[in-house]
Amino acid sequence: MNTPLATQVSERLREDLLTRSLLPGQQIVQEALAERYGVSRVPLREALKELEAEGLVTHEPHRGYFVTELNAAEMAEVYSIRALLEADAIRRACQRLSDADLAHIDELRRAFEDALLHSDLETIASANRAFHFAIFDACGLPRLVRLLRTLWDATDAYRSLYFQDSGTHKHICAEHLAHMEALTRRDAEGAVETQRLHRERSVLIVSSSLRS
Amino acid sequence: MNTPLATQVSERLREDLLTRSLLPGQQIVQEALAERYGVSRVPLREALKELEAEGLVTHEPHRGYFVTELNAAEMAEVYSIRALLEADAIRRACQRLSDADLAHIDELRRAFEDALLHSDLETIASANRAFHFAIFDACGLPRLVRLLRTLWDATDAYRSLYFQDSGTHKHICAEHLAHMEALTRRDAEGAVETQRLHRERSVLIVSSSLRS
DNA sequence: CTCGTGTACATTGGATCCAATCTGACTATT
DNA sequence: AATAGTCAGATTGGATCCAATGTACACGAG
Repeated sequence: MNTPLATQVSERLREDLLTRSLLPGQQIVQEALAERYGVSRVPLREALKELEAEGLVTHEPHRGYFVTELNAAEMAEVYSIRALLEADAIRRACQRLSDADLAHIDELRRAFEDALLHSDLETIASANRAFHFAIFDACGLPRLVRLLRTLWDATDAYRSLYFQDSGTHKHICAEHLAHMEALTRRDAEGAVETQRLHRERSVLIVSSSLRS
Repeated sequence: MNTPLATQVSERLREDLLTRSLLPGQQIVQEALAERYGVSRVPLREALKELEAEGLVTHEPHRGYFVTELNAAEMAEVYSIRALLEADAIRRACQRLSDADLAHIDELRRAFEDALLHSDLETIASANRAFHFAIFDACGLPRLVRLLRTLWDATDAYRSLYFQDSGTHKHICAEHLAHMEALTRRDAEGAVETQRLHRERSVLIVSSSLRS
């Protein structure tokens, strides 16, 4: 493999956080996890430092790394920063979307609907990301997109059940469709609003999982 | 010392980036830098991974770390994200500022003016940060403040000359004072506007340094 | 002279080993 | 019985060592 182990490990870690193989609050015992991943502790520690900088894990000197645990206030904070940045990204994207972009995005939207019916949670979550980030990407500001990605990551561990309840599937698809239509009309404020509604529904579900 | 070397090294790195001991574009040769800092390569590498996640350095597999070099577009991007987040932070801060907070902030404002007259560039830059971040801190959203800090860091290497030209000192002080007054009136929109003016002046000066 | 090939060197990536620190249980003293 | 102190085990932090990769320069073919 050409990519460094530290990089692979950080991806694997993100995955394990998303799928709740590593639970919020849990300590990460380096030796044990390194063995599970089949690497030494050095690349694992580099990966952990990276995730720490993104707020996914927390480090306490001489005590170790812990999976970051969000309380309701912190969860609300992440979502309110998302609100700001996503609104801006969408406004800019609307100015720049080509017809080809729109076709591509709609493709991803349909792929997501398909995944919702046939696939496992991880695939669904990643199809959902692909759809939303194809839109964000069109804003042309790579740093902004990167920030959004880390903000999404931060709540991923709590979002797994969002796609579990099949009762919400219909809502999600309808919201995606409305969003798509606003984008097609290049209606920036409309798209900001559809995204807001979509996000608010998800925050409701996700933050209900905090109490459990 | 109780704090891990990796932490100390990452602070030292930030400092060296700010003071242009390490120049944008330059390769970071790990062995050489580790020796300069009097540590081994392991904690240095962890520190570099942290700064990489914040966008301060760039990593190319098997080639090494390089100090991130911003072009005009990337610089503009950082500042436009700052514009969004700072406006939000200030609006929230205005709602929550106590009289004690204001007194403290004004103290820092005067400390900055003092530094401007008597101190070296690094001290001035840090006094300036202390003033602005005392305001941001009052918004009560720690993650938002942390994001702002990394955004400020990202352009620090280019901002050193901002405080060098003593012709701008008068402007800076006047802008700080206007900002302070808006905050004292709890005039959120006024404070957002004074901060905007202040930022726009700095972006002018900083981006002129890109061509040099 | 230009372009490709090969080889030596410099540098990064990763594993192992040792030192420093924390945790928790056990003992002793009040 | 409660608290302080001590010691052993577990875990993290850091240094050294070796392997893998990339780079630059010399050499030879076209």
